[in-house]
Amino acid sequence: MTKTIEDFKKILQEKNIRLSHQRLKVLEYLVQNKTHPSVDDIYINLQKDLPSLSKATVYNTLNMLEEVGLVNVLTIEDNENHYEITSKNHGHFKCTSCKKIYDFTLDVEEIKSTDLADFEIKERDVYFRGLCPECLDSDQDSSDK
Amino acid sequence: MTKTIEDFKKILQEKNIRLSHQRLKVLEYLVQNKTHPSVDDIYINLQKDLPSLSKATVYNTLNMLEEVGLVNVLTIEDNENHYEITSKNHGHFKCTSCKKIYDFTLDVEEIKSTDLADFEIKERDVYFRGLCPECLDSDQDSSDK
DNA sequence: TTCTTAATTTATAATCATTATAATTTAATA
DNA sequence: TATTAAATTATAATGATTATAAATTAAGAA
Repeated sequence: MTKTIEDFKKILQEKNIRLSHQRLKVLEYLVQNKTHPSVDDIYINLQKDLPSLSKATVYNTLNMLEEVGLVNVLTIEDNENHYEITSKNHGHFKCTSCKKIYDFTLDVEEIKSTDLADFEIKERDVYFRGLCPECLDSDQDSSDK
Repeated sequence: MTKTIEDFKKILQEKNIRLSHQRLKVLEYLVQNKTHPSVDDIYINLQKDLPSLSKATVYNTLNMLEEVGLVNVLTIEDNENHYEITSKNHGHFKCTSCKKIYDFTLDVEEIKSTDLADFEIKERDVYFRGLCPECLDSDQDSSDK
């Protein structure tokens, strides 16, 4: 079910998109880090292996991967985009305290509204915000004092 | 059900928030324009009546109104925030062709996931993207030629 | 394997939304 | 009407993202 780097290579080759080292590294980072990283997260981490990496390349790569549908952009924050490998049936929860973004199981295809009968829906994002269990716990701690 | 400017005045006064001319104009604009305007939309339109208006005031006002819960921020676009008077039970659809944002009826409180049992959910946004009926029609037209 | 070339990467500047700062103005109360 | 803390304004600063142009490289051809 989950795609490997080899699967992604095939898909890009079929679309005549060059398999540059940088592109594969960005893809690999997203495959291995299911943390919805920002451009900066990806850039800073990949720089360890690729000191010459440019932030513009990270942007270019992510934009290209989004256009071909392999990557999904999260606009759950108002100042910075976050990225993930495209995958179905989940929503996103952002903890307003620790800023972490969590996936949660949800059949987004099941969300219907008669108002949209004549619309063509191509993307569905469900964004929840609030406090995650960890932050709820530490709130508890501090109120105990 | 729908709040008037007078209702908003009362709410702000109870919170000891000053009823400046600029703040009331921004609120009035949002009440009268259910178009999910951006800061620029609001700024450009209010300038006609308030030539001295500063964009920083529009930002300050919207941030304050969001903090007290009267206004909701939409991060459906990745480059620019959009604003609306807080109201329940609807999702948002953004047409990727004409860029218009539509409301659609949806009971967002009914969206559940067992994964979130231990989370405290404070905000729920449902963002769909695709083509609106008008843009689907004009696609039709152009393919007829 | 080497050569060729268009595509990609890089460094950098530019752009645009948003926030910060400090001086000026004003709402609300005495 | 006077007082004053809060709000507004003009402007600069910040930070994410995109544009530009020169240098590098992937991939196929020789």
